[in-house]
Amino acid sequence: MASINDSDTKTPSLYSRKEKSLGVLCSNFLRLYNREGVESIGLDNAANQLGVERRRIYDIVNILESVGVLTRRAKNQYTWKGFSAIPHAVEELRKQAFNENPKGSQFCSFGTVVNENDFRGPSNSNSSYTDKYTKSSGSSKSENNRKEKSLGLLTQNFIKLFISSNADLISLDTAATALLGDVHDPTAMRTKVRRLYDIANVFSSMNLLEKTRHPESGKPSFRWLGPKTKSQTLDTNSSKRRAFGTDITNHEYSKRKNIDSLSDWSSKDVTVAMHGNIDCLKVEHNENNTTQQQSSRNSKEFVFGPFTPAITQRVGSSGNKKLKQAQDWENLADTYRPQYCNKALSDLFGHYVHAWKSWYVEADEKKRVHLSSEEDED
DNA sequence: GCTTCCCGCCAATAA
DNA sequence: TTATTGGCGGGAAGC
Repeated sequence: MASINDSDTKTPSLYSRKEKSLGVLCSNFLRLYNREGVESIGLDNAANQLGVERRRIYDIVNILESVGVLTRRAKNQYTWKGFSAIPHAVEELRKQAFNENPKGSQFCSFGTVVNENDFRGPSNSNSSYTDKYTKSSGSSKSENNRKEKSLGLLTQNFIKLFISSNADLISLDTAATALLGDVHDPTAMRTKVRRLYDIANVFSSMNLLEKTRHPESGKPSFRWLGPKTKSQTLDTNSSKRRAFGTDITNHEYSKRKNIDSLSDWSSKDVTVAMHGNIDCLKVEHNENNTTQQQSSRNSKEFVFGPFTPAITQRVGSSGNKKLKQAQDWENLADTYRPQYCNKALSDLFGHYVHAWKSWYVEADEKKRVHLSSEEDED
């Protein structure tokens, strides 16, 4: 805490807890790695690029690893799998949850039912998180104990609570109680809730969880937005989905999170998502920002919003170059995006990044329409 | 006053 | 032995 105090002494007004949250860090982490061409992730590199201590990176990667987004390859090295791995990981968790609790009661105490020996990760035995939580031969008691309490395992058990119970909303207290099982220690309870907050923040930034209030008790609770069953996908087509610029139930919470989170799935996963079963918030975002442009979208003359991108002024042979250049600028902006201390500035910047991406996609579409019409004329 | 959760200590584990 | 990993809880920001 010395660093905080030091910085507080120097610039007391600049420190903002919100800007350092795990959720924001996760968003930045995903922005950094959730893109075309990324296969390997170095923890040192991640920490340096994101300007945080390694310890925080461990939190992020452990949670992401537990849902298959990445896997540990070696010391300091992780392999990026992407969001397309989430449905499979969740399906495996659902199977495990079913095996452990076939009756599907309200809450199964996964924390106690599932220990290091009976927990089985996704059937893909190559996955490191499977190994991580199943290798027990030669393990000491303390090692087992440590694994049982790992953030990754806790994350998986937390997910199981959502996908195996009938409850739509679960408070962290309820989850902690369920995961602790027979343990009724207030200290353990507080620690468990702290960790669940960590997980919930990361998942919220990934739009896998939504924070809201229980309609009856008014207690802060969480709703699972990710895939629940085999046939279900990352459900952002439902009414629960979040749209850029729209209010949501937990608006206070969302104001500080999800500003930029998954809404810039501008990577290979978006490509997968567009044709596969993972939602593409980019598409959703476009829908919301271009409703008023729909009528002109189908015509030859495309009408843009108040900030027409320069690249759309001429579309043709030189257009390709400019589009590519614009894309490079976008990548640069992503990589070297300024970290505003001022929340309003940060939000505003996030807004323009979204707007820019939206218009870029539309420009690309216009180009394609234009080219196809030219081909038709030929 | 309560909720939320950042931060870094330090023990366990891996190399 | 050294480096990496990550559980843990104090305590402060935020509400």
